[in-house]
Amino acid sequence: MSVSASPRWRRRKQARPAEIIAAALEVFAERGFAAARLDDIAASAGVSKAALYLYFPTKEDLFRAVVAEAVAPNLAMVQAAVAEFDGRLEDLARFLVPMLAKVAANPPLGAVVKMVIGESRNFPELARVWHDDLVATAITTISGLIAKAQAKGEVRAGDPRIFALSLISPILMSVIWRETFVPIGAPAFDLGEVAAQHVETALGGMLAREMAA
Amino acid sequence: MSVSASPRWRRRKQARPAEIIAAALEVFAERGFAAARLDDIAASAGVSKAALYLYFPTKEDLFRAVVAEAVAPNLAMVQAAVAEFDGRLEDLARFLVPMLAKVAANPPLGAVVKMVIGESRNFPELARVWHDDLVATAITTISGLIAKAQAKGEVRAGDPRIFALSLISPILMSVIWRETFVPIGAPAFDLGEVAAQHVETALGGMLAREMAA
DNA sequence: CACCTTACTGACTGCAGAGTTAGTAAGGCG
DNA sequence: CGCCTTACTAACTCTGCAGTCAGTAAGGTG
Repeated sequence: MSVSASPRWRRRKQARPAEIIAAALEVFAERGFAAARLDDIAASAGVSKAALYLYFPTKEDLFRAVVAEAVAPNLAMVQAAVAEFDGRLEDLARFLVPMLAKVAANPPLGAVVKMVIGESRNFPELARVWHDDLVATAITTISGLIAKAQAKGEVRAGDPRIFALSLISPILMSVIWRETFVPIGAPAFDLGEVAAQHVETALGGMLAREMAA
Repeated sequence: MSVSASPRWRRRKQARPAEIIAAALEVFAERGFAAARLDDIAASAGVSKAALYLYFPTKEDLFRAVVAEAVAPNLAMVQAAVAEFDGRLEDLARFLVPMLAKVAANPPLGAVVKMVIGESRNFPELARVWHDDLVATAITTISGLIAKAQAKGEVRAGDPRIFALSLISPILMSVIWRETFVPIGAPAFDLGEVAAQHVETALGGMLAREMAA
């Protein structure tokens, strides 16, 4: 009998962290932080539990890494997209809301949203990162643009922050719906359709009359 | 030294379950199911841990009881409110959305919403109860009314289910926001203001032009 | 006032699962 | 081809907490 063609394991220092984070995301998303087992994460990543500790000092640090990994790419995206848009609000909205829908459509992000909500009391720092770097930035920027549009008479009177909430909530709710109710057999909302129809609904209610007509 | 005036404990079979559920709600809401300790719940309820087992066979059953307790009263409320409204959609909406906001405003419900989202994979049956008895009922009923209003020409063309989502999402998001970001110092959304402003925004985009004018 | 039922407690058991450690082999380097 | 570094594993320890059980006293009943 010759020695097996595939050794029991290989040294792959570069690839490990990403693989572990991906496996951890799955398990954390399914079970939540406390109920997730490191043995399961390790098995799913194809390494031993002890190997996790070569890359992440504790379970909490692994969890933090998972969330950070999910924030980073979207942070850049949101900021770039909204940063300095100078056209009419309705053009921005018709571009931005479907874009948000597209970003939100990839499942990892939805799973992380669910985790951040569920673990916000156990990991306030994560809720803070999520809030400060993503959500508050988005809300503030959008409501700033709305305020500017109000000054130009494009948009009706009203709290810009609430208008911003009206604009993006259905997208987020669709994602939460998918994470919560679709697994038990409820029909999903199509994010693209929600975005397309809802922008028009929201704009119809936000834009000043003469422009809406 | 006389015997202490207050005995170490009293027999209060009737009052216990409700007290335990209230204490459990607090602890579960703060920690999530897995991280919640029965010792903490017991202490908060003013009984020993063993006493919990006189009323609830397992930790899971206690959790189920907490969620069920929160669903029951609202179930009746939602159904009664929407069941057979026959006026114009905008009248219903101006009545319904603020009512939902008022219901959602009492903190226990928000905490339970967060728990149902966070534990939906660990307790699919709870997600199912929540979905079937409350959320799906509400969405179906509302979108039914919207479809009827479309037939009468009150409301523009579009998927009634998505219109329903557009109508109620900001209320739910405000609640989730309160549970997630307010504890870390973010400013809250005032549910009443959100409801008042958002109904008009949503109606403005939903109602057919001649009626909106 | 004596007795009995039972609501309740304190001190325990068992185990799952986070974190550790001593050892094994992959694979680069001379 | 032999040696050394180190990525990786198997098998352990130990703690925290769900669930148990023998005993205690509240308080109703005759």
